[in-house]
Amino acid sequence: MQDIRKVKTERDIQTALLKLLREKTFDKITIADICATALTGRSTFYDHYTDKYALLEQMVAHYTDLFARLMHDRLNVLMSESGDKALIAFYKRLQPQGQAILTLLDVHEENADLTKNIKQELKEEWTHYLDTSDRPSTLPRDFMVFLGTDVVMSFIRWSLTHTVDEAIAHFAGRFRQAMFE
Amino acid sequence: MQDIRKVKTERDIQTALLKLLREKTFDKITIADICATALTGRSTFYDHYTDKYALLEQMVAHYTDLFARLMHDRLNVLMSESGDKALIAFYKRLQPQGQAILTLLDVHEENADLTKNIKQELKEEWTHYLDTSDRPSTLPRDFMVFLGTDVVMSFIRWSLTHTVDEAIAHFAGRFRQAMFE
DNA sequence: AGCTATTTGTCCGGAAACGAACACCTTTCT
DNA sequence: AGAAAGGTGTTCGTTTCCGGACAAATAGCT
Repeated sequence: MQDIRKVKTERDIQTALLKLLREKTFDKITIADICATALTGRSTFYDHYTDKYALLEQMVAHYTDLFARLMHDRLNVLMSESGDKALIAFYKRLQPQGQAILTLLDVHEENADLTKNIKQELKEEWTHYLDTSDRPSTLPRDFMVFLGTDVVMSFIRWSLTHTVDEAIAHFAGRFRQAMFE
Repeated sequence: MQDIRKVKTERDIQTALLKLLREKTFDKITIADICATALTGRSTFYDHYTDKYALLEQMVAHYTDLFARLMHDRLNVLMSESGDKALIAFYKRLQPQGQAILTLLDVHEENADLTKNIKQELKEEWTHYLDTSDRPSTLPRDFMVFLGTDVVMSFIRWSLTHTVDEAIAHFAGRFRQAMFE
């Protein structure tokens, strides 16, 4: 059995960092800042993380993993012809973490770049999808991968700041189809 | 110097109770419930409060006191002829605590009844105001006290669930004037 | 460049929170 | 009514977190 305090302090520290990231940039944030808003002692921070970069890296890794798992779970459905509802379901799953993801998407550090990570996941997925698809396109494959990931990225950002309705989901489906015509 | 943990734990426990009060009634809430949502050990609860009633009583007492102080601070301005802006300022001060106050207004326990407490404060204030006012009314004083407190109570609830704009504040002023005609 | 203030990372003794176990009481089921 | 389940309140040994102090590194100032 594991002590709740560990869970709680890490949650508090992570929440604190996210809050601070909405106020200032990562490099302007000090450990003392984090601990003050997390209501934890500064020495406690070092009991859990080696430095603020390690903290950020762990968080970005966590959300990268979350996104990847969520995407792979539903991928077959998402890429199908009638994937409108699946797309909505996908965003529903992302929604609760939405605020955290959105703030982290704007942070770009050496080993902690959620945008970069998600794009990488999307790129691999598009590549694999195009390679196995039985619907060839006249456009260069690399171009379609490039465009596809950026468009999906755009959809994600929009969906998390606003909400996904039927119309948006339907348009996403239409767009995917349009890429093969 | 005092340990942050005390502050933090009590904050977490109180926030947890408020959250639970939005889901179920006070009597259905167990200590274990509170500790589970507060992420604290059950024994820790008893380090701070003798039982859940003591917790609620302390919280109600706190918000009663907050309201009373806020009211007395601005009373002279609030009761003046041009108190529209003062009224808005008053609600601005109440706003941050709004969610907590609103949930506690619906809880009615023996020694923990925020609605009752605030009404008492308002009653005393109206009584004192009417006794010292140089503008006599033909209506019975007790009736005016009764009506006045209920109307203010209504304004408070409405303002905290919605927002106070110029129109509402102005209407409140008009109403106060109407009571003397 | 030199001086000061701030931040970082580490250490430690003491305080607070922890889980687990306990007896006791109330509620629910049968 | 009697058994089972769940909530209360208390205790205690252990773990985690805390504040404070520290040297070293970094940033900001003049």
